[in-house]
Amino acid sequence: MVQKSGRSDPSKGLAGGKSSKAAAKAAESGKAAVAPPPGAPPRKRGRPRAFEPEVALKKALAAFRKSGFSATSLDDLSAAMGINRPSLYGTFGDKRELFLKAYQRYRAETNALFAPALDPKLTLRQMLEMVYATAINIYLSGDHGPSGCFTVMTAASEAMSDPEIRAIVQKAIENSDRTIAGRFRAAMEQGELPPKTDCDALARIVSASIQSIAIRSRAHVPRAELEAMARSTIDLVAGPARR
Amino acid sequence: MVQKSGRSDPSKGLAGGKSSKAAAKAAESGKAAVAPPPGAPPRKRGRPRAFEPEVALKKALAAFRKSGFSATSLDDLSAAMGINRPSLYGTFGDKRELFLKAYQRYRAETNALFAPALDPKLTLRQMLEMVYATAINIYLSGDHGPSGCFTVMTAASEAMSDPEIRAIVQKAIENSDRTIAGRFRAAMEQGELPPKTDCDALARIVSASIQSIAIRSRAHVPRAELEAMARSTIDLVAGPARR
DNA sequence: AGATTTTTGTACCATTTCGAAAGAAATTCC
DNA sequence: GGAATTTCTTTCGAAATGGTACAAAAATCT
Repeated sequence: MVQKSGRSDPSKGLAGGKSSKAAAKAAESGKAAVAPPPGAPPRKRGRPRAFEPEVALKKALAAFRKSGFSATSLDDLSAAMGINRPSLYGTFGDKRELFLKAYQRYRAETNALFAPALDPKLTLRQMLEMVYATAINIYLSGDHGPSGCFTVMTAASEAMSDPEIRAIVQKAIENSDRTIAGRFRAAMEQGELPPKTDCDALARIVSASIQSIAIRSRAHVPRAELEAMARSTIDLVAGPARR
Repeated sequence: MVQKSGRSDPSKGLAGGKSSKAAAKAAESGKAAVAPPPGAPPRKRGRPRAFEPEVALKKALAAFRKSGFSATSLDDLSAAMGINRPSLYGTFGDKRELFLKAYQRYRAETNALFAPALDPKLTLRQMLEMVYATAINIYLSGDHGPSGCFTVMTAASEAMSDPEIRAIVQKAIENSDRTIAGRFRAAMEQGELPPKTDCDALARIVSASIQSIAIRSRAHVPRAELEAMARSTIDLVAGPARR
């Protein structure tokens, strides 16, 4: 007999009252709640959104990452994102669409985080060290324990039944392999590696070890062990450390 | 207005009639439906089971493997196992217990499949070849597409929220690392590897590549690529093939 | 100010899901 | 053959789930 009306959360009332005030203040005090882009405030016609889609999507991503697609209910999502179901549906579509959008956001976000490590001016070893450090930071992040890699853990689970998700997972894995292999080839051409090195094979090893780190992080393997694994893999594929 | 009574499946009637006949026949014709163990038929007192718990558990394992814990409903399980919910509940407990039992069965089953590869009489290279071949066969098996590794894909997803499952996943990963490392050390002591090889590091690489193969199999990476990945990893950790 | 448009908040619906109760069926023990 | 026991089948029910309808609210345009 637990009625839905039994919510004792006062935030809705506050939010309703605050949103109008916040928007009004935004125009004068400059502290916008919706963060209008620096130069272009062509506001739309109707009632303004009470949330920023970007941060809501970020919350959704965290929720999906925590429990996976099926175990994350729309109630969970709506609570985590701080918006109610109709708004969610209106902005992001149904649950699956939201999942896809969250996944795309994850890919863009992580690609951006890995970008500095792929600077061609770095040595192979420096690049690998940065890649592993970035990966470990991503996989160990999360307010509710290490959340692993979305591609490897969350999306790959759905890849079985959803061809579209599967295609994205394929692309993500392939992209990882290809990017790292390219970096290995560059290193080989610059004499950092012996001339006939099998760069594709080494790249797959690096990819695999990163995936394994994602899995292990989810099993709560301590950070030090993950870092040790990264170091030993680097030594194996890039030659032992010079001293 | 779809009533539950609308099942047009006649199997229940047949099953009911058949089970009595089958059991009766079993006693005389020797073709038992319940497969009494070779030497010990101390049948229990009440109505006999109409299913073999072992094969039902196998079906449950396949169902969980296909869709994961949350996305597999008790209806799915009951349909896949061929037994109805109350029997399922009475035999295996609730959904989570069934999941744990299925996972334990998976571990036992795969351990048995890997056992021949770990024969100490094999060379390191032979052992690795057998291990990868076994893994690929396991991960690509499944009536509904490649199902990957239960530990890596299915259980690791639940590991986030369920400490007991997490502990099993930890143990599974650690066991894999340790077993392979032991085999590497033996090879090193017998001169198959240079004296100061970092066996733990190599073992983790092998573990990681196997996990990556599981992930890739689920993304429908073709078998040939998985095998190529196995070969190149073997060459890397056990030295290139002798000819 | 009033019309228009977009979003929000509440309530609701149909279905699914997990779990359990109750009686029928099948077997062994006496 | 009858009592006891175990399992099977049917059915139910409470809660959760994904999704939606509808009116109030908050903004812009005229």
